[in-house]
Amino acid sequence: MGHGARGRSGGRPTLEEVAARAGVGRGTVSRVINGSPRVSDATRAAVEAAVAELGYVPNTAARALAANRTDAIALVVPEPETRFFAEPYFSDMLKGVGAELAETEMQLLLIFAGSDRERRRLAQYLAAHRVDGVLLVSVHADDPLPDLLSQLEIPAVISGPRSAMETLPSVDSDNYGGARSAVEHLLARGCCAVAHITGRLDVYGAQRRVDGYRDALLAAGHEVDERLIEVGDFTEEGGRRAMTELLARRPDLDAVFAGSDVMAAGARQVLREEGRAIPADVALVGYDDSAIARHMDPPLTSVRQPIEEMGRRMIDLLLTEIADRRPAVTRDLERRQVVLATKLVTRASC
Amino acid sequence: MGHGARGRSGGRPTLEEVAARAGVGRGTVSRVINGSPRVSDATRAAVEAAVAELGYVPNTAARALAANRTDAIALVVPEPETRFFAEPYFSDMLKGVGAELAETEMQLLLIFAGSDRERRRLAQYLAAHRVDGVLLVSVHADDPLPDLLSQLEIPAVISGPRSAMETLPSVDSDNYGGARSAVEHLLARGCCAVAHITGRLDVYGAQRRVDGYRDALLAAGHEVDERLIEVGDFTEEGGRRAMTELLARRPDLDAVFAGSDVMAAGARQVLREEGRAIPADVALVGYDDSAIARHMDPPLTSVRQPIEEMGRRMIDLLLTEIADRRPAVTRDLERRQVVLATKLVTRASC
DNA sequence: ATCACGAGTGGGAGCGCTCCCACGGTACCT
DNA sequence: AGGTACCGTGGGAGCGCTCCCACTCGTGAT
Repeated sequence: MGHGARGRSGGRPTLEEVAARAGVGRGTVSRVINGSPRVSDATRAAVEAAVAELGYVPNTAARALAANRTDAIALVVPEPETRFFAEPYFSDMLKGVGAELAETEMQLLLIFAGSDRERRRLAQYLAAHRVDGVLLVSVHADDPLPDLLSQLEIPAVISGPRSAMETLPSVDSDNYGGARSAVEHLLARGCCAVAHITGRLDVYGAQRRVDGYRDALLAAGHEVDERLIEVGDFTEEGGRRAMTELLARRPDLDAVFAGSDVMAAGARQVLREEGRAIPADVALVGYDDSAIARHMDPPLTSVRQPIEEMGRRMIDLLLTEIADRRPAVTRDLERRQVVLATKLVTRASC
Repeated sequence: MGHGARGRSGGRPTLEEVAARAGVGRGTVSRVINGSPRVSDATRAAVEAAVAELGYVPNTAARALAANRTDAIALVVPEPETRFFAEPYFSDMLKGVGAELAETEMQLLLIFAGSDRERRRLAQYLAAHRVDGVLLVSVHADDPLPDLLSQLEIPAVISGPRSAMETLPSVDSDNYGGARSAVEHLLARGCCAVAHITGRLDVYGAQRRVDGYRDALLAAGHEVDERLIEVGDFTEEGGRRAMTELLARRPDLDAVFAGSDVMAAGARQVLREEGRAIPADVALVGYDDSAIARHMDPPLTSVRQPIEEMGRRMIDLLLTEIADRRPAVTRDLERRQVVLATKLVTRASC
């Protein structure tokens, strides 16, 4: 509209009107609305009364324009929507994020960037600075998104660092420790030939799980037999393939630590076909503690990540990041990398 | 910021800068950006070049403020997030909505309003007119949301009308026809005592399914035995309870039409416990054609709704609604109720 | 030649807010 | 008494855009 057009008086009340009603200036009302401490109690009460009477609700667009912020953050999922809904990982994450955000005035946007088209749209979106910050989940090592973000100077937090020298603030679960505890558990139960099916090694977390596997063996005085390690790709089919391979190389293995529950499911199929009983002949441990683990036959021991908590911590980090950015503070480049503990959930599979 | 603060020149280019660069006025650039036809080809080309060179991206907040619109619409889900993820209904709907919206500049917001707290937040959100329109899914008959929406004069479309005289524009699948085709199919296969487990009867669609059930029987020359109808509540437990009840009343029944796949699953359990073979002794048909139907043993014949298409049509209606609202047209109160055909997917259960 | 008209254009005003400067007042020093 | 230090407050300026009015040209009818 612009221009005094829009049927005057029919519209929503403005700051100015509230100010007039409360008998104060615009600035004062603004201060009350934004919770500034520099307002006397009496004035604050008067303004609050006027706000209530008029049913005043701030105009977000005007605020965004004047203050140069949007009060919105985006959760960017570089996957097709299908995967998003299929994996409980995302819904748990979303729950944590939502819970933490409920405390604030911030609005959460869910953005899928699975297809090229969606990615172009996202780039446009970010270029328009339509969000104050971005949460990045499940990003591959070679994804250009993080760079785009820092180029545009948009605060971002990543879940699962891309490497040991991740430049973005990040939240991760302790992949190393989780893997290590899984293997230690197997060793404690008397297994002595523990195999490992890894995840895709271009995923940093999968590498760390391999490290944990190795160190657990070494710490227990075993040596690491490379024939007991087979690279998988996080899929069921990959789990089957790896398991077949491992059995061929070391038929005497008595335990398998799979880098994900899905791969464990694949491994289980092969073991069953080969007539190996679980856990009697071969003990099995997975990773993620997903629904699959609970419903497998036998129920699968698995490493649980505190995903909801991860979501919460990501928001914490991001809000700090956004707040700090305002008065151009030189950011301390140190520890904005959060690592949360995992927990081994033991079930019948070992 | 306000005030010339923000380190000049570091910022993003504005309309004014594009205008200067192209050697035209602000108004002209605005016209080009918004695709107005009242611009000469030469001028348009010049402006587009300037936009490209400067990497100009419109400032959404400024536009929203001046034009009094947000270019965003909300998909409101009055359910806890958990249900949202659990049911493929929502993800299919989202897919359709997203696809249709990809054609436009509109932004989609996903808003959950399961808890009271979330609902209050939503009310606030709507009062602030932060969206141009709202998509309402799975709304109960007594939900105050639709009224709030029309009171605030926010365009809205509802999926699944609340009653036969729904006032909001709506998109629905043909519950009556779907139910009727299911029952007709059973009758055609020779069943003669077809029972029906209904959904919650405060859901209009569930009522329509009962109507379809009745009419199919009548049309085929059967009479309707009320003992063959038992009210369920869309849950598995409800399906079990209803099935038990039905078997007690009419042990001779030879077919069951369940108002949802989940209830069919419950019914199947009871039938199995009672030693009735499916489909030999009792034929079973569900509704929704969800994943459950495909994975049931035996696979369940079910009525499929074109959910993705429904999502698309909802967006169509909503966009029309929003566009029409601008020049205060007196809306024709007639047919803005879309009903889409269902399809019976036959499997081994009958 | 004169007038009327529409197509194309420039730019003022205004959307509702935040930020900041300036101001009067009170309290506390010297 | 004068100075200094705040505190609480009012209001100007400006954020980047859209809308509309006014203006300049052609062009065709008179």
